[in-house]
Amino acid sequence: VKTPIASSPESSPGSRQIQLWHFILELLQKEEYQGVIAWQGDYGEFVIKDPDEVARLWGLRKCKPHMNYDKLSRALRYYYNKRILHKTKGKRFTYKFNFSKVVLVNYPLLDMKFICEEESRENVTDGVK
DNA sequence: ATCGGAACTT
DNA sequence: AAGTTCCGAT
Repeated sequence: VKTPIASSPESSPGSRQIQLWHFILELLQKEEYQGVIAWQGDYGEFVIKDPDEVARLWGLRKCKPHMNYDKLSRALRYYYNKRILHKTKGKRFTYKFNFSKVVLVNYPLLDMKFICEEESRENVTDGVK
């Protein structure tokens, strides 16, 4: 029996493309970026101190050289309905993670990693099986 | 600055 | 599905 462990880089369900909120948490986790983005205020709340730089770094990661905060923030806004993030109104460049919807798990690469709870709105017709 | 529709990409 | 690009409205 063949064990399909070997090659599963970007296409397999387990290891897909980097999500923006993963990337945000990645920066948040590193102290060297505290001048750029950092936790601030309530639990799960963070402020983007240098929007242009965060956008530049995100663009680097996704190979999107024309990335800017206008576009990045649009992506963040899509998280509102997904209940991953929401805006802290009144506070400039400040957002807050919805940890009610975001589950904490251990992860080998990071101290902590957050995975999104499966929405499971998917119709499991299972044409494959 | 922030929001969200719309068309488009992967 | 998860953004990216563009943009008019607030």
